[in-house]
Amino acid sequence: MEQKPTTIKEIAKRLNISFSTVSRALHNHKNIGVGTKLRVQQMAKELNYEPNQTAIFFQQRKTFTIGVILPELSEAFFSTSITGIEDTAEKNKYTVLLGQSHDSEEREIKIVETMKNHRVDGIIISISKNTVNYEHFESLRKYGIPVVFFDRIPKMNEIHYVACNMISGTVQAVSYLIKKGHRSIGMINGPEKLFASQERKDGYIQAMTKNRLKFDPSLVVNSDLTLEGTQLAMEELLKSKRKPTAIVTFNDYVALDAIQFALKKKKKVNKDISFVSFANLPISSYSAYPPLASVEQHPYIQGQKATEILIELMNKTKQDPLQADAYYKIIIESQLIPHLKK
Amino acid sequence: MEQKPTTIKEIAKRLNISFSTVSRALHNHKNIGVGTKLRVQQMAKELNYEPNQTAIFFQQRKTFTIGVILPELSEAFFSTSITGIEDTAEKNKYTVLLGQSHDSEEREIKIVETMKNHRVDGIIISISKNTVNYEHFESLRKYGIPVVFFDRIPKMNEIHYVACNMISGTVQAVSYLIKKGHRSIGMINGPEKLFASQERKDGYIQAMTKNRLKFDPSLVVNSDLTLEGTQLAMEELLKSKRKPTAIVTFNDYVALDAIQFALKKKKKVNKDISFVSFANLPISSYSAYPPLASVEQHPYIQGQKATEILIELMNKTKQDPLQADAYYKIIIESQLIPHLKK
DNA sequence: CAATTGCGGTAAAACGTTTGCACGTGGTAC
DNA sequence: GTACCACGTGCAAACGTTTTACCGCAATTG
Repeated sequence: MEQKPTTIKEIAKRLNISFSTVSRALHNHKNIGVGTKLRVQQMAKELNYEPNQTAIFFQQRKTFTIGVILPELSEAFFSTSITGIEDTAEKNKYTVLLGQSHDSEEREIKIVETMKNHRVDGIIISISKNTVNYEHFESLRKYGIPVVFFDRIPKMNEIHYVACNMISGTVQAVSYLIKKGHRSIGMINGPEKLFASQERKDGYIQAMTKNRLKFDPSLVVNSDLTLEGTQLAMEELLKSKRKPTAIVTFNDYVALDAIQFALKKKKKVNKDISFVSFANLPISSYSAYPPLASVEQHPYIQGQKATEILIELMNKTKQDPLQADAYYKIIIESQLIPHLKK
Repeated sequence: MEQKPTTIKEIAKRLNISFSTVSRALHNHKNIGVGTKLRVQQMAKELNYEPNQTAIFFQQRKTFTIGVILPELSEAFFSTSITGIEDTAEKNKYTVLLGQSHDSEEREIKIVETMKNHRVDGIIISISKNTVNYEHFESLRKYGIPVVFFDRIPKMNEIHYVACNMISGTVQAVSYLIKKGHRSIGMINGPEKLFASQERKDGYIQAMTKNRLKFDPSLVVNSDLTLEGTQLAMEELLKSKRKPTAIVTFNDYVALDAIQFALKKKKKVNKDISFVSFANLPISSYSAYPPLASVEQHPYIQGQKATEILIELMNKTKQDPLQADAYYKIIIESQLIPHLKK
């Protein structure tokens, strides 16, 4: 009973008109008489006509699909941002092809390859934390596939991106702690090569010097963001001469891991040692000892913006192929959100 | 400098052979001479040839894309299961098109429509909790697009699905509580029309009767799974004559909401009143007052299985269109995981 | 009245690939 | 010497759509 889908030709045959007329009628082309239009549309409905998108994609050299590559959907930040992407894409009749790199460069490369083959019209990426090589991104440029990076952006020059201004967020976070009386403030930062790590460090230094506190490099340690990495970082901080009374962590997951570690070491969390972190995930509100505050990074908005830019780029490449020397660099302000005491 | 991608014809022209020969050579067709093959492949590499997938999709009436529709990626259960789906899809050269229903029937219908238009080869769905109408699924059947449901499955007859056996999981959960000495055990169930709710209720009843306890219907209440719904449900349970000393909740999110509510009502959690729930999310381990135990529903495996079945179905439709009277109904056993005391 | 314009429509090319079929050339078997 | 086969290759159709070019006819314009 596998009925073949109706085609434009079938409609044409039944109505005894040429199939190009049918095509135009369905697109409300002005040169088609009202009567014909009506008859065509009527017949189309009757036969349950649905345009064959694969044929259209092929013909138009366009798939109305955007590829989204991100490290890990189970991180709330990314699952929220993909919702922003999806919503915006949908509004513009685009569809989302998904790929998770699981923070592996190798997988990231493979996914880029697949998406290129699938002829996505554009790509949005938040890069894996282990990506050191950028050739696969360069290759996209060569193929004229527009790319927008978000949140985790590579250190490349001529790219479009949207990200949060982590400097100001970090300044807020550190200042908040200073205002609470802390003088020795530690930081568990992310992998050094991440742009986001650099920003946090800059913000940290700014906040310290602004408040006339000396910047002690030994108080800023790096974690690879795994549980073990964070534990190592904590160990280092706790061993430090200038015992920190507060710690700024790279994100909420790191914060929670660090807090667990502190508890294990018999520290009184938010008394002996306080925490402030990034991401502002709902998870913290359920936690036993949540960080005092967290910097909101607006994942939904980042996703949304990135998609808007990408769509603009995809339209542009068609019209004016040159004049591609303007690069979007959207910075969204982050914001420290204090957590309510229960 | 927007260089057009190389086509098969271009290669043919340069080598002065017909493009069908090129096509065959690239596919290692046996009728092509070794020399030609080599020359073609050499030239292909040189010109950086990449087959135009859209053309192939069109020609083969196949897109190697599977649509995945689920309620909410920010729920850990789903973000884990999509990883299972993606991994399995990738292994089989398929790509994943994503859609979130956000638990809206309307959106679900729209997404199904979009995916149909995109000519996905098959669809995996976990239905929205508000979906009451199944017409959009029926329409997929009409178009011969295979569908596999997982976890949240509709009450339809001739469908393929994979789900967890929640009955046995619930029996384990309730028995666990009984063994701990509880006699008056409440349940906050999900929306009544969900299959998963029905199973939990069945399991609850089974466990009670097996242990020679009377089943009191007033101890089983429904929540729409929102914070408010859960609070209402809790209120009802706490007001009940037979004050429950333990509560089984629909999932970990409900548990956490219920626990917060209990705390607000000055109940001592896990003393006055204990909780056991479903999903076994990492979130619980960070929580102040986690449920005593949680039933693992194996989201990754469910995603994996669903994808495997779908792939099998997609291959089948091509070969033997009839004999479609066998329906996969895969049941994965769930498992109660006690949470460690810290 | 001749020239232009607008309308309603048709014909055909193009997009890149796969694939059934035919063709030619050797060689082998009878 | 004819018939047949295997091999290597080319031709052309097909997939469904959009779009360019064109055609005939009527109405409008100068």
